[in-house]
Amino acid sequence: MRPDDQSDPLVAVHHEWRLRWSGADGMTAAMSVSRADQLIQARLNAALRQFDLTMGRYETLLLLAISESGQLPLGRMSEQMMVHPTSITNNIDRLEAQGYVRRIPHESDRRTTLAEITSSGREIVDIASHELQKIDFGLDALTPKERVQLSRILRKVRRDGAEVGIE
Amino acid sequence: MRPDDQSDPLVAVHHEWRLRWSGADGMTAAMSVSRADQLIQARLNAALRQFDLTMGRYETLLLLAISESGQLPLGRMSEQMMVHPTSITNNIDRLEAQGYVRRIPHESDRRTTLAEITSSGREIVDIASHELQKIDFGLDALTPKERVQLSRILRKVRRDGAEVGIE
DNA sequence: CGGATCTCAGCGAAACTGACATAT
DNA sequence: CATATGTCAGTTCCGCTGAGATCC
Repeated sequence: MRPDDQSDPLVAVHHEWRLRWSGADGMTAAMSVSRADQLIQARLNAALRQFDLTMGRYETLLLLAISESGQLPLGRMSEQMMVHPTSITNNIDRLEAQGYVRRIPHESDRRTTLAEITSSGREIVDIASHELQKIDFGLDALTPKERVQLSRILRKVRRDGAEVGIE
Repeated sequence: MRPDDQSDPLVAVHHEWRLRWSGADGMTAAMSVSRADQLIQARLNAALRQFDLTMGRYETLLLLAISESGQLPLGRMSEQMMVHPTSITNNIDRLEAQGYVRRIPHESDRRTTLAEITSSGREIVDIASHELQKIDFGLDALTPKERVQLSRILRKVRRDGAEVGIE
């Protein structure tokens, strides 16, 4: 037994699970993702708080900043971020109130609304991105190789979810 | 370029990020965890809905089920699950209303409350655990080896977070 | 007409804060 | 006294549902 098995509650749960049910590796993996996300999000949101941004709003802004024209239909943003359309509406509402984004009508399709990033939006994305990079995206515990491995594995989960739909 | 690079929005963001800032691997890893957690949680919660359980309440119940005596102080549960004390209070409230848990006073320390799992609580944990195992904990896209790798990597994040505090 | 696109109101879940009661 | 434990009220954020307006 590794020295820190007792001090890691999830490892303890893993052991007890194996005594009762099967699929312990899946259980531990799923709960590991949950715990890790919780920790990482807490750090990222703490770093973004100084800009009055949440991770969701930052991502929304980032997507616009790296798009070619600086503007995207809300529906496309919803798809790309894999979040519910109303979440985008809400994010854009807030970002618009902060002056980081403008809503503009689509030229040909009058159903769709475009979100366009403003110059102050671009500024804040740049500053916030450096800030997130400075705290290493909450992943300073991982080596460069581990970060790539992690992304590689989770990409399969992501792709699987995209195919099947979020269900 | 891999054939599905265009169809994976996060990979596209990764490329664009690298043109502007550094630390792209960290960014992608952090966002991968976020997306994966979202997908996995959606599946797990969908599987648990038939029992009127959420993943949080299931975990709370699981912790009691695998404990030696079937009872734990709420504070200890909060620590082990790395969640806020009020979340445990809330979880136990619901579980108590469902008849899966009882609150009982601590013998010596009259400040602390113990949560004790009931027999119907044990039943539901067993049924729900089989159900979660049946859907492979939302990780059917991963090989057995990848599940272990994933847990190994994320354990470092978890341990790092426990040492530093959630911040 | 059927479907797409967005908005709105409202709900449940989860995390947090601040305040409080109680006990050590 | 300071500290620990749990509860409560209220906030924010996120995700979703159901409804509706508008338009293709």
